[in-house]
Amino acid sequence: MHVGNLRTALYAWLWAKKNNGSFILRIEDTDQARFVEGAEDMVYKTLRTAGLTWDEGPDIGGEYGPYVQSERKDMYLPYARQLVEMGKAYYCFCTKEELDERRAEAEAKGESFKYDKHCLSLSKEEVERRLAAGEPYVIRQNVPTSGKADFDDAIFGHIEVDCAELDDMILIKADGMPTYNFANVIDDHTMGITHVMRGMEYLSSTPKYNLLYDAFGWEKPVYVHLTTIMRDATHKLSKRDGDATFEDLVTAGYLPEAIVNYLSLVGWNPGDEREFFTLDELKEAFSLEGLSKSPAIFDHQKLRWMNAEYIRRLAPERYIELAGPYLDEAGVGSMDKAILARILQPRTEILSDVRDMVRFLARMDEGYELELFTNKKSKTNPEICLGILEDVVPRLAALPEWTETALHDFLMNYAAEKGMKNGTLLWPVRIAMSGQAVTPGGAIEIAALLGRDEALRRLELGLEKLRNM
RNA sequence: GGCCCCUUGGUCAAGCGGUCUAAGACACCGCCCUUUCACGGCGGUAACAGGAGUUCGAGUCUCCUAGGGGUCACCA
Repeated sequence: MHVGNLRTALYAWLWAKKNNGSFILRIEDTDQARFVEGAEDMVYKTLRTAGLTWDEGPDIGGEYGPYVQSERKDMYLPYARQLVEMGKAYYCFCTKEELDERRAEAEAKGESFKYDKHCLSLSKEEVERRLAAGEPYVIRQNVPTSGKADFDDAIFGHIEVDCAELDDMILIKADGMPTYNFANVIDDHTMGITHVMRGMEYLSSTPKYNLLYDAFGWEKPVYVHLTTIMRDATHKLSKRDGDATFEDLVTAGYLPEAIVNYLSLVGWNPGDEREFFTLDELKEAFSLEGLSKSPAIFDHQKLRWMNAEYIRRLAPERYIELAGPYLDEAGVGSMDKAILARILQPRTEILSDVRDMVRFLARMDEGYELELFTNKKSKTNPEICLGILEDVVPRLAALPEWTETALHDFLMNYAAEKGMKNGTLLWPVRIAMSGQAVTPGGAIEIAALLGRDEALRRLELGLEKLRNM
């Protein structure tokens, strides 16, 4: 699921829950040509993972079912006929091909195409005859040629357009399915929908829906059009262009809670300075007033930061549980979990980072450069490191116990006795054990993690390299 | 192109006529802490798209311009 869709669902869920309402899941699948296998399941999965539970829906039922539009197919035509009777809609026999051709012609001439109401003038008899003959048809809305169509949006206020700008949209397609434009009106009314939150792209077509509500004399829902989530200033986020879906983010190691929290803040703010929210807290804080009118760019960096914050706040046990698969992948699954959690947790921004961070523990690059032993701040260079390791490695080998505490006590005492900076002693030890300049954790943690044999093997190897320089 | 919507730092954004020499967060930079890197702490750079008007007073209201987005389907 696209993160923009998830955010829309989130806001709708929050608003419903905040007002003790029901959050209803309805599958809009009136375009049979665009059916995608598995898409519906992904909707369920994403919503569940995000914690947005629904009160009524295809899988759990409810008193306003069915909740899948294709299963409601037969409900729409009677309403459309009613509209025809009222003169608010009419049968149209123009084929898609003809219209496409005329549209292309108009476009070629630089004109905008609008259906000319050709079939509106067909006599009732002719319509009956062609219908009886089984000729394919659609039903179009008969939009007045003058006057205004309008509606009120909770965020944007009063929106008004000239009816003359509006096209006679198709209500019932040739295959008997309703268009989204029609189905949503019928369903929202018959299913008792009070609030509609949806993307900006519907803002300009909403006045048309209201003409329908008025024709039926139905009460209109509250409309809340949400601004687009952008990738950059001029492009919206889109799956098509490779932008990450919710599922992609989770797979990459973002926590669902962090994604939801971040998403809630893209286009909405609580009015105070809080930015960390559980779903319950969000429910409490959410308001329509906090919704933004301008589009917002999705900031991966901020999401990353927020995810890191969530990870740091995890109980160590939970962290290990979540990072487990990546630790296993890197081949360090059997190492001391408590130490791993301690050194990794504050450094993990997204779970998948873990893999690369610990790889050296499983297998180090033994061909590392001697220059790694040089570090200005620690006052070391290969010569100094050689001297230190020559003396300290045998002593480490002689340690009766190879625990973090024992290692810590020995190394710290050693540095103190020799009057050297901790860094000067620890630098060569860490480099020899890791083969890399930057590691999560320091020499002591790494030594404990590797275990006596491997740690000493690496230290000896380092000594060897230094002796041969 | 017609119509609709939007416009505060690089990003998310607070601000709803005076308390704005404009908050907070991310990012960036610097310092401190430190066993490398992170974490943490402290500090810093950085914005009202432009122009008219209304008003004693405009980031806040109006109009115009510019820029951006959306929409003009038998897609949703």
